[in-house]
Amino acid sequence: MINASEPGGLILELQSATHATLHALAGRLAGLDLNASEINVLANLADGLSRSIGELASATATKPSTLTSILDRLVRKGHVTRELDPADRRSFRVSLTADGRRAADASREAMGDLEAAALATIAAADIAGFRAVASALTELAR
Amino acid sequence: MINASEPGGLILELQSATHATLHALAGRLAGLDLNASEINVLANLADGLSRSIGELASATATKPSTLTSILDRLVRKGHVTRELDPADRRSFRVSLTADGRRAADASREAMGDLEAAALATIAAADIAGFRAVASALTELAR
DNA sequence: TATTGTTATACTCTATAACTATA
DNA sequence: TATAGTTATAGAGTATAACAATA
Repeated sequence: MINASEPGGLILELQSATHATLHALAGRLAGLDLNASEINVLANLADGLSRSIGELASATATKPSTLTSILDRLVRKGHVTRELDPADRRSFRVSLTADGRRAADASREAMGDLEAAALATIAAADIAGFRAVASALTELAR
Repeated sequence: MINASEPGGLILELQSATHATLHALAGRLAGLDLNASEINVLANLADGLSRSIGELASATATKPSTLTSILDRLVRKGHVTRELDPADRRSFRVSLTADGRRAADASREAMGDLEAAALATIAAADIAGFRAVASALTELAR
């Protein structure tokens, strides 16, 4: 058991929580044939807006070179399209297909269910605190 | 930018924070020639107690088969020892060497510094809230 | 028979650098 | 010349199953 009060304990707890949620998510979405990276990309596209590779890379904290293969698979599975941006023909716009929209909605829903289950007994103020700390940690590496 | 209020947003924010802190940590510990997994194992051993492979696996949320190669490297680098447990000769006790103790302390210190920097402007109540939510998410997948 | 950990295999992520096409 | 993204390459994490040794 991690003692989060010790120096560094908060970060260890953060990593444990991420591992646990990724694992739980993969289980709940097993029927969709999606891995964690694919789920992450789809969830980021779930608002229906298109994104460039660079935008997706910073949203998912991956490199463009990593996204290449993830997007190749998502295109092959019919979940997203990758189309040349007419306004800047060096870059692409990545968008959900109708199928991808369903998978993205299912991903967000599974994440939402997981959150609801985990947060059932947690006070709203604590959730706000979680967001404040997670944001602060995220901003660090920018 | 992630909207953590939407369903699933909290989990996306959690993943971003983990990526960001791992990246920042790797940078601060670049001189130690340790990667994220190795740091995680050392930080878990930082209390000076020995652990079996199975205990380490659940503490770090990795599989024993993944730990094999991580521990091989840590042994080769002289940071840990892996000795047969006399009480149960199927299993090992993993312990820090003197060198490993220094690396583990440096890892926890770097994590502590990172936390201190990120949390400088965060209220204690918010930090408590973060811990409550992270614990709840971690417990989910157990 | 069940459990601990290693080994083998196949797939994926990660980082970096070289490269192409476009700006 | 600089930027967006792909390709190539090498090292590492992941899951699973088969395996040896021990319980």
